[in-house]
Amino acid sequence: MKEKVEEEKHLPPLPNVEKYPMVVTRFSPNPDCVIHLGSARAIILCYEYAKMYRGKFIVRFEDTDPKVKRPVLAFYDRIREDLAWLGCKPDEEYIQSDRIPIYYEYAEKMLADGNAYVCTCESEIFRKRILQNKPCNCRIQPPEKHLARWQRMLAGDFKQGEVVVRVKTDLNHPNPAVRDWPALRLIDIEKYPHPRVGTKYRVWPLYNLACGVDDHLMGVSHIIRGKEHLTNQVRQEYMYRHLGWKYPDAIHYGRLKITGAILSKSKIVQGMREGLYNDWDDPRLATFAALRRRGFLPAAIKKMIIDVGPKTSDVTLSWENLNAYNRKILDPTSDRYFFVQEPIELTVKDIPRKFTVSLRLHPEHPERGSREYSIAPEGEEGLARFWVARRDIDASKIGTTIRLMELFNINIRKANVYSAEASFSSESYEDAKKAKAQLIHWVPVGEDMPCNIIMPDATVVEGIAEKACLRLKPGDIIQFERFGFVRIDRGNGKIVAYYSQK
RNA sequence: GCUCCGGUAGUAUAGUCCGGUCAAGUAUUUCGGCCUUUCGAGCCGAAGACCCGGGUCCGAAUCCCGGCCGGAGCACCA
Repeated sequence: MKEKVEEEKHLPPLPNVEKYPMVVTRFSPNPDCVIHLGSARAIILCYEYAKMYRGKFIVRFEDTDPKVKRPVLAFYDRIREDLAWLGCKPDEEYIQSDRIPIYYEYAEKMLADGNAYVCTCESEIFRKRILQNKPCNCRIQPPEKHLARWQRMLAGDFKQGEVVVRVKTDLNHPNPAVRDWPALRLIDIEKYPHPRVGTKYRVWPLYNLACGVDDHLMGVSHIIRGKEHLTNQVRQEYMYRHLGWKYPDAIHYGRLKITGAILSKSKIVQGMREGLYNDWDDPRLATFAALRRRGFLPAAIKKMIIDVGPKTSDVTLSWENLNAYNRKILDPTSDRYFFVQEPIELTVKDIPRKFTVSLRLHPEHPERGSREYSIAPEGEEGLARFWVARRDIDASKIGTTIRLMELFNINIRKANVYSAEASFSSESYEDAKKAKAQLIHWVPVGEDMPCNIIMPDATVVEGIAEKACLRLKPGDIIQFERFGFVRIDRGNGKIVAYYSQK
């Protein structure tokens, strides 16, 4: 017997693992929005590498901007939920707004050592000087003066925008963006209170200080983040030198996009504000919440991200790609049911006797069970009525034979937009095969229940599902035969489902 | 403009460091066929790629140079 072992793709090894006592990675979201597929690379790579080396995976909320990228309380939990759903449970969690004194401590040390300074220059003036590779007037002052300014900064003697603490770098660095970068700034805390700590701090660290200090203090061995942070590494390396630290190994992967989906937090937030989307899990969004609601499984996302790997080039995935990963998992595990979209009533006459059929819930797995329907013809004409999809019975099909799956074959007699008539032709599947009859699905009138399906573009497909769907619960993922995979969103007499994929 | 990355089929990826075994592998996609009481799955087959131009070399997807294209950064954002 031949065995086909599918090869699992593995992540390439992490560099310099032996240099560290333990592999430690971190995912550091700003809780200013829900997270989406664009973050999947960071999360999954960090988590998987930590697991691969029996290390530690940290989540760190980077909420140090109460003004421009204001954190929102609700998103801390939403992000935790998404991580849990993805199966990437962190070993440790930190919130930067709880750690402000720590950042102050290192800022002060750099100030005292003459490695940082409190700059009161207007940004325009500073810019001009720095572009000429010249120090500003503040930079050349002695540490004592800066320490004094620092105290005044903390005490509130300055206003927002008047001062900034800068870390000294090389004024001749070829990239002007690296020269003497800002480390802490002042926030008008009355106007922009922090959602977690309120007005407790008026001096807030910027990304490179907070992130740089934390990565060292938390023992992060491998920084895995987007390549937009490439220059931040260069900046932070100066600070690490000032503090006598060794910079971790860093991997900067490229941007991940998926065709058609908006993966920009600001656009998502804007769309939400404008009422463009119904919620954070609107099917048009590629947020994890939306993917979850649509029936995409974490395992599929995980596998896709691992296959993509940590390359530095950008990738634009297509939905077909995600669908393929998802379908591989869904197909063997999803029960099958009938759903008739745009139903019309089909009356079949000349049915010779009562038929009882048993329909398997999964064609390849009879052990999953089945559901039964009885078709008992009524009256002299032997009538029975069914719901069938309009597109299966259109005017062009008059005269042809089609088969009601697992039931019997019929001839189409009449058809209009509201209803159709047909007559019993024969029972056997062989006949249908011989006639090359189209196989269509059906729901007996009276054995039906309403069912709406929310499509990926947020439009709604109305239809009728078979009564057996009564047993379905929210969260179940099934396949409506000849329609596609859907995730049940609401049950209870009337089904609302989200379309997942073909 | 400046600084820095990257460019293998429609999409994604392997190979690139250490040139030959790559007339380029895999998944998906598309198209045939088989099978199947789903337009799903499965099986078989086919289609489809090394950005361009030079150079080095017996030999280049792989090394070098130039160009083109794409991306990122150049915030008192993260």
